[in-house]
Amino acid sequence: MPRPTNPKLRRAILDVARRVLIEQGYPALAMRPIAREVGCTATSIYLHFDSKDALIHALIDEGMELLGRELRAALAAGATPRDRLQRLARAYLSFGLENPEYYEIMFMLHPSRMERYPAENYRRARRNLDFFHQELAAALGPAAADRDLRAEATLLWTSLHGTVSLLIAGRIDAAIDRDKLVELAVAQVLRSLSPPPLLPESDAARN
Amino acid sequence: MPRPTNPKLRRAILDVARRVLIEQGYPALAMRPIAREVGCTATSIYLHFDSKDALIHALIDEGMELLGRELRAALAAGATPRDRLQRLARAYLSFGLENPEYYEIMFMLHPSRMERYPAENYRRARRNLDFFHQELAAALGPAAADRDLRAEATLLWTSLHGTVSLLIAGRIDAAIDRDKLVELAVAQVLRSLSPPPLLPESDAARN
Amino acid sequence: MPRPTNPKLRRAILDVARRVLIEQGYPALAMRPIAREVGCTATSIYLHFDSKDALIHALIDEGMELLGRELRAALAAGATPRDRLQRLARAYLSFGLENPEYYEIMFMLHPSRMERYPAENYRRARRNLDFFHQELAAALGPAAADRDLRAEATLLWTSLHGTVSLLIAGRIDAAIDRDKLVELAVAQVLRSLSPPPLLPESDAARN
Amino acid sequence: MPRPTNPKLRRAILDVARRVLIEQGYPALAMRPIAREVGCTATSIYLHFDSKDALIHALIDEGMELLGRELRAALAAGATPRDRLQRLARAYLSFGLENPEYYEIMFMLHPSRMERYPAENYRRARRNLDFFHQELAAALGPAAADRDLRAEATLLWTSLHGTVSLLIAGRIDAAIDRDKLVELAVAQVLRSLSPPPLLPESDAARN
DNA sequence: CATGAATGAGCTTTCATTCAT
DNA sequence: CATGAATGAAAGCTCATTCAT
Repeated sequence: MPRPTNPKLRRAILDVARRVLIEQGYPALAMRPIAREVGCTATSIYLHFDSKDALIHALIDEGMELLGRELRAALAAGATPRDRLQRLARAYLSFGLENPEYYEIMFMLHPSRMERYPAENYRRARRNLDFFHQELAAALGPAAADRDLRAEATLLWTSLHGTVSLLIAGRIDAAIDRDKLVELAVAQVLRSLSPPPLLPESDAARN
Repeated sequence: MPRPTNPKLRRAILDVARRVLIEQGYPALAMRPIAREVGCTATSIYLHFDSKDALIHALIDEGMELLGRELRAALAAGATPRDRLQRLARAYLSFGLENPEYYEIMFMLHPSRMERYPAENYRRARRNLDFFHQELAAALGPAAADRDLRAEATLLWTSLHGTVSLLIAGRIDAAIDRDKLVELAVAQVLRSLSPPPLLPESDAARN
Repeated sequence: MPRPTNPKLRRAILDVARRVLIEQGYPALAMRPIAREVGCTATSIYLHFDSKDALIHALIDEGMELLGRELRAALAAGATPRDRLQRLARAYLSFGLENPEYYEIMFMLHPSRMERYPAENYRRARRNLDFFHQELAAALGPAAADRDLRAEATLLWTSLHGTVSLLIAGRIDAAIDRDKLVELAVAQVLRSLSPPPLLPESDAARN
Repeated sequence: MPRPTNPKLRRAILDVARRVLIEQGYPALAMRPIAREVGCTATSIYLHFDSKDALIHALIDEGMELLGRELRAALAAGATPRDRLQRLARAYLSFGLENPEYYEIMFMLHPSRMERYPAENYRRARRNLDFFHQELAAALGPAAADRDLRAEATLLWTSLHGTVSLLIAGRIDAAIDRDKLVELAVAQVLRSLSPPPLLPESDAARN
């Protein structure tokens, strides 16, 4: 389904859609308002995107690639595995906070919208998260032997995601300094390099 | 304006609304589909709730109270601060995973819909998070002196939230064991009791 | 259809309905808002009135009777036919301006609402206008011989109605003094006692 | 936001709306019934009018312009101020009786619906009434010196309005000949050129 | 490559009214 | 004498989408 057409209009549509999304939320992400802001007709959008879902998916793709770029840049700048891990975390947080529109559509959309997201894109997108796994392994070295690094890397990601998404959603108490929270989140990632804590006994009895 | 009315119908409406929300997402949370499933007319819903927003707020309130109950139970069961902290984390994760409909509506709805959530309820809801602060302080004791516990407690919460929300949304790779991830999330909370890691020098140079 | 029931509630309903009518207009004259203000249920209104139309008709009847009372009082106070005519006009204007809710529902409602107004009430209501005819005849005496007094009396009424209704509707330029306009309207009624003007010739040629 | 679009449909909508208004009253002036009669969907109406109010305002504008045209034609045809005044009155009455749908929407709609009528249009509309003032002044000449012509011109208008509106509303006794009433109304306007009557003494004592 | 016109389904909400209690 | 619960219809309006041009 090659769809070259006027690339400028395509860009404009994507940009407006992103802005509307963050400013007014998903329910307001309607074709006609987008068209009005872009300065074309709603019909024109359909020349560039098969459907509203396709438009959203294009935004997701763009966002994933942008994130990938930034994570790779972080990797390249790091001297040691530990340094790279820290940079990865910081880059992830920065990306989310500086591109909330992308972030929201990439990671905060309801699954009912994601179901239609082509599986192949999905897989490609997930690759971004492998960086965490890879650097965690490198940083731990032989100490990684008896740890489930895939799960640990996932945890790093989900933790960062929680911080980003709640900050974006404005759910964090205004008394909390955003930069401070970011620093703590980065530190938490580095903490995961030290050996896991012993769970209290009460826990062993549980479940 | 009497508002108690038939409590069974009220319950049914809330239950269906919760289910629709998780199954089909917010945009599908419409009055008529809910009514159809409940087996009443859309008009009847308005006998029990002033508006769609009021219905959603009622769900949030219910969820917040349920969460509060579970967190308090966890606290009560813990022997030491460290134990209580670990139980709090586990209870939070369990609540989210076992009540995804509540969790989604409580913490994952777009803020544009949340603005009208009455400020007072909001404050009451946030109190649930104070437990983390309180137990963190108790567990650290004098070591808490030069740490920003409010921010650290918030980080605990956001990290747990990230794990819960991505699990709920089905965004976690199927190869990752859900229980394993939960255990790691709990362990991460306990790790926050140890002294913070030294950030690599590369960081000091940054911005 | 005797409908005694609680007369206090009946009164309250009528009073609130009247107020709502003038404050928010006919489209807002809904049963439930009335009930809410009265402090009863919508159902209760139906114990006192068969329908919304019946409620409106009751208001019209009340208004007509009130108007009749005031016109009769004006008549009684007048010494001469000319004086009585002038008092009638003034009383009519005063009634409308002081009871805009009644006036609006009596004379400004769309005919589609009036169709259902029982014919008998209608006739009774119209009797109020006979006063104008009667006093006009008395004031003119023998001079009335070759004039169509029924039509002239009707004109007096329609002219007064125009002034009242536009004042009530707020359609009169704010720069026009309300009292001045009323005085002019009264004077216009008295002017109708003098012989009719000769129409310019151009008129004879018309149509 | 291009708005010319298919002008035939626009016309058809306006025409049907006008007819529905007079036949069934304002509450029946709903988008879907109009659409049904026009033979399009309710949505299509929104291609031509921003809202129901905008549709109504368009009708008012049309009516005001039509009235203006007819009043200006009357003025042009009159030889003397007195003649012109008489023609103005007759033209006003004719307009109302021949275009009851326009007249009703222009002057008989409840103010609560009128508030949103753009102020600028409103002012423009009111200019139609200046013709009465202007010709009254011309006809009276120096005799106008100690009279409030603005108020008197307003009274002419309100009186004519009363006659038109009650005739339109079918509130006039069937025994009254419509043409006769119109002639009397015109005559009443001319009578206003003679000096004002002395009010009876009883009036001086009043209030 | 783009538009204007149109559609049908759906939205939240309010309406007048009824009926068993 | 009055209520709570419910209903079906309809309101104004917006949605994603299509199609002829």
